[in-house]
Amino acid sequence: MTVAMQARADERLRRIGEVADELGVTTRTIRYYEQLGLLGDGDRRLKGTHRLYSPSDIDRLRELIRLRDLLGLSLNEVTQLADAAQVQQCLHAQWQHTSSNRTRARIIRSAITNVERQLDLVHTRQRGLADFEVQLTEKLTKLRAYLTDLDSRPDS
Amino acid sequence: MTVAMQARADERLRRIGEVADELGVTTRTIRYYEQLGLLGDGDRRLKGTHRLYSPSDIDRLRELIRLRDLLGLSLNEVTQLADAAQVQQCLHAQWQHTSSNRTRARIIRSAITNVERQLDLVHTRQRGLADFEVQLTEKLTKLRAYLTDLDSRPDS
DNA sequence: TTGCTCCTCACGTCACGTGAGGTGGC
DNA sequence: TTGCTCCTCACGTCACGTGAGGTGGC
Repeated sequence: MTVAMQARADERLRRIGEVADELGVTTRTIRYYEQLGLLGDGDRRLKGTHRLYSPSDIDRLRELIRLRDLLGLSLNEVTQLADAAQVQQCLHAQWQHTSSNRTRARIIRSAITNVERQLDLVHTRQRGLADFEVQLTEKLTKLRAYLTDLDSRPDS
Repeated sequence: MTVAMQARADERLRRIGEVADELGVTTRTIRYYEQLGLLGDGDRRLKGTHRLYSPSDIDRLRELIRLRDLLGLSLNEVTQLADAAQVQQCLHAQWQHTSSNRTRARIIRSAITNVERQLDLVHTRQRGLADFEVQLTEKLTKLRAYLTDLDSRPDS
């Protein structure tokens, strides 16, 4: 009960500007993703009224933005790799009543495959960055040595 | 002399398609960068003739693409951070006759600043990827545990 | 009531993608 | 000569940026 209270404690719905600031994007980006259908349901909202985001909506958005930013994927690729909204449902509250165990197992298995692919991409990027880091460090060493060499000589 | 020979051995000029393949981009990208003035001199080439790239041209291009790809910079930011062509000149052949020691030292110092900034950005990215990796790994563990739990229950 | 943030078009921009039609080198 | 890759426009696309003009909540 106390845990449930804590969980509820931040279930407050946030407005688009607050969300955008937290995630480091603009409101335009969030609206664009909704337009592409990446955010599930803007359907329930009445046209003209404010968009409101739950913590799980924000988690979802953060995932999309990380896939785009850190892995450099196109929004099309992001769509392929991001968890379907179903997975969130499966892991949260009322999954017991929505489908069979077999169906849930299938959903979870595909989610696992997706996360494994994401991890592969993360590792590939990490190798790329490590290579780049080595090259930059070597370059820095060379430049510093060269500078020392220059300073030790008389002006030309 | 032998070292010089080895260095010369791959001084062969390459065509745009070959370069594009090696760097994992399209020819369009390379032409676009030239158009923006990121590649120094397309001036010497006669209009309509083939573009040719030296190994140091290719190194320069690889740097630009890494800055864009791995660090997610805009081409404008890339321009700010990429080494000026002068730096290559300074480090290579005939720098002795082009400018004073003082001038060369100034150029090298600014190059060092640039590389240090690049390294900072690399480290920031690495932290971001490490965080992402942790989250993905935790998620994977949860999903697998959940799946085991599901499999151990009778079908609903 | 006064700001503030939100809303919906809608045109602009950045970084290329993608043909269209034609020319040069092994 | 035959392919192949290259060339130059130039319009299209993706992922937003950027106002223009207007409405809703503390």
